[in-house]
Amino acid sequence: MDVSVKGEYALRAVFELSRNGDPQPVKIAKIAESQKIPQKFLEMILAQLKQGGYLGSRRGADGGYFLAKPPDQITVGDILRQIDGPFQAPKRPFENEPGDSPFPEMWERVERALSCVVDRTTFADLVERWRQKRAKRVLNWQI
Amino acid sequence: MDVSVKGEYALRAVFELSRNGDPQPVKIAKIAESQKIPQKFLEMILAQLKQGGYLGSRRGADGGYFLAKPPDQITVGDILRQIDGPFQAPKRPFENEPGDSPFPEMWERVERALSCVVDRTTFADLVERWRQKRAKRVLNWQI
DNA sequence: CCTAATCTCTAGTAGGATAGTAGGGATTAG
DNA sequence: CTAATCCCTACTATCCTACTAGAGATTAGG
Repeated sequence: MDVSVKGEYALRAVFELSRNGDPQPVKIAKIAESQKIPQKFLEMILAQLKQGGYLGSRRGADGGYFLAKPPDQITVGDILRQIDGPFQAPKRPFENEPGDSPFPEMWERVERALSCVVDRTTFADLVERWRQKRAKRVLNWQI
Repeated sequence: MDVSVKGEYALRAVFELSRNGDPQPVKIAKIAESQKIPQKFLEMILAQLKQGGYLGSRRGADGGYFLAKPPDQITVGDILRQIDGPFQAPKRPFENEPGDSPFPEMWERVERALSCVVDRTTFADLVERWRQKRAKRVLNWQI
């Protein structure tokens, strides 16, 4: 699947915003620090996510970024596509195939399989799983 | 998923060898021409597939490449991994995660979903489907 | 043995993408 | 008014991809 570092940063940023759940804007600097992302790089990523309609922002003192939708309406696939573009599409020097190649059909299957995971996993799901895993850890810790 | 052109060439080359089914070696030049692959590039690819144990070769006059296993024992995943490396593994600057990140688990799901397609699709399957599609076309042609 | 046809091996390379950095301008809370 | 923040444009080093070049090793057939 080979997702870019930029894509992964984007996921982590949105996760961070989904996790705290505040309607309060969160500063870039804070996201950058808590997720270990170079701040200037993160600025570009967040801007891109905003113009995709996933985030909103406020400038000035006490400004920051916030989710533009509830986290159960943003999927991992949304974010990855917004940042890295469509999963397959560009550069196919093979569209001049004889028309009876078995590969296009297979690539469709691959894409469907991928979609079943990334387009069905919302950030609400991720936060949920994260909380459960955390609760478990704490439990083991007490024993 | 984003497979490289090199990977796609490899798939097409192995498909070509699976299709004719000859135990006779096929010349690089012929594969290159019938699949529209730059010959010198294809040479590197085939060598790589050979050293992965998927192809065999014979040099000299009347030499060429041939399958080292029956086509129902070579999968699309085998070839892609041999050419492009593992699907996810390299460069993860994030292994220093807090240990309670929800992403590693999700990437595993993605990989499993991907595997369900590429590791279960053999070149025998591809040839089969190709033949069926072809038969259909001929039928329509006659009507 | 000789020769022509092939595979094999080592280098190199142009162009684009990735992962950033730099510096200032626009906006807003207090 | 000022300090804190987001916003915007440009730049860059490094790596990767998709090749190309050229010569060496091996084999079939005569």
